[in-house]
Amino acid sequence: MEPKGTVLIADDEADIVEILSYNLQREGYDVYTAKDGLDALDKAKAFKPDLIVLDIMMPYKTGIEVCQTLRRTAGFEDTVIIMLTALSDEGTQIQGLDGGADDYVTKPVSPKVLVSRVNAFFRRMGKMDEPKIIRLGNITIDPIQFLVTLNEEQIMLAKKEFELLYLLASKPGRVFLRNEILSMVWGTDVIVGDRTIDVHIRKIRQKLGIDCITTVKGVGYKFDW
Amino acid sequence: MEPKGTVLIADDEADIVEILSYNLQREGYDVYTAKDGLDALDKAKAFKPDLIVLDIMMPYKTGIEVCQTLRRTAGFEDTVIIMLTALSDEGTQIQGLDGGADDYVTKPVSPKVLVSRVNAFFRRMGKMDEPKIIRLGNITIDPIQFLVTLNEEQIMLAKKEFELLYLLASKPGRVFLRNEILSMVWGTDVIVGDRTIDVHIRKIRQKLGIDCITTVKGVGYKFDW
DNA sequence: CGGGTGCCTAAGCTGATGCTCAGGTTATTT
DNA sequence: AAATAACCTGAGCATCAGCTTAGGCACCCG
Repeated sequence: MEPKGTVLIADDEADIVEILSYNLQREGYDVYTAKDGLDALDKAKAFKPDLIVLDIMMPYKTGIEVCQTLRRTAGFEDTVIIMLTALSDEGTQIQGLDGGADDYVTKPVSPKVLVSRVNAFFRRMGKMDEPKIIRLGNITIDPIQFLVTLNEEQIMLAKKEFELLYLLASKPGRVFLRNEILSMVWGTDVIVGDRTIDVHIRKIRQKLGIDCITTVKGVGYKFDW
Repeated sequence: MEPKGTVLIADDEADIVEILSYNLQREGYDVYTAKDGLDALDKAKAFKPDLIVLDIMMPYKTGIEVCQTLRRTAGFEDTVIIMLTALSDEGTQIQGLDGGADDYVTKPVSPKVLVSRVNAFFRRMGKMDEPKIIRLGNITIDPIQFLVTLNEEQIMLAKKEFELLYLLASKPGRVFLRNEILSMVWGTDVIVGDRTIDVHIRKIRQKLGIDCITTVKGVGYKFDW
């Protein structure tokens, strides 16, 4: 199944994270987890999730603080944020929504409820992320015409190269793990070595002539602008 | 249900886009959305919709500007444009119609009204849509006379060749996948090999004498100008 | 009945493409 | 600074996708 979207779960209670993570993964989402407020911020910036589940009570930074910080960060204007509140405390809920959260769920959390809320948001976002022309600075990536344009000049990319570039550029700044890249570009069934990715990255780099793909050693690659 | 046509909705208010999009999709239209003026231009060029719903007040470019730009763009002479005006401001309406809009609807928009207007235009276009003369540079493709003209010179194409060329030229620049071509030219029931497409492409190329069809390896073909 | 035309397939050819490997380079760790 | 891990590079090679040619079948028309 194609991944439906990327979700980040941030909570300091490991068993809650685990159970939610498990259920969301079963629904077909790409799930990342964070165990405190600072971790959540890091992971959010690294993976650019479409949706974030934030517990309010977390070490170092509360969910509300994380939420407010993110809303002031470029690239997170459209990220959906769902708050988890330990008590059905009205005041806290309001505070959460004021801070820019899109929804809140009270603990104890039923996995079913959380999953259905998440599904609802993705449904609402709908087909928004279908074949979309990506425009970043002087680069244009057009999956309909299968064309990459750099400074008005057309650049021919091979199929795999194009798919790889499109994936990275679809979430600029987000780090894609090597096995994420493998499963999204090559599919889960095909088995190719890790070096294969390097080689394709290199071809893209030399064809584009500019260095817009950054290597994150030990992790993966990201499109940087 | 066969898609009745392609519609693009451009408005910066997400909930309006959503509600209109939902209603039009239920009617059987292929719906794409854009969230500002520039986005609308991109999407219009990418998807070549039959009809565009344009809000006037949008970031970057107003609906009126988008409309005027499109009217000056090759391939959008016949695209129906419906304007959304926030106020029933007479002046704005006139300005919109002068800019080349075909109709206007005042906000707040009733989905029912909008849908019926859209339906009306598609009904009016009716069969207009199919036999339409395509003119691209010095090539003319006339599905009524079944005739291709290149630099005033008539070129005889066989039936399949003509249909194939007509399909590609109907959305110049867009890549058609091999199975798209198969299903649209040959139909879903007939099973013919992949090589058949190559051979027909080749005949078209040599009959036309110019290279207007580009091969996208591993993907398909596109008409390029 | 032949000859012409359109459509499809088979099969060899070719260049592009995708993959792997081995050695070199860079970054990180200790 | 040495050791280690991770990545880059260049070369080589097998495969693939598309191009091309040739030929067969079906249909139409004289």
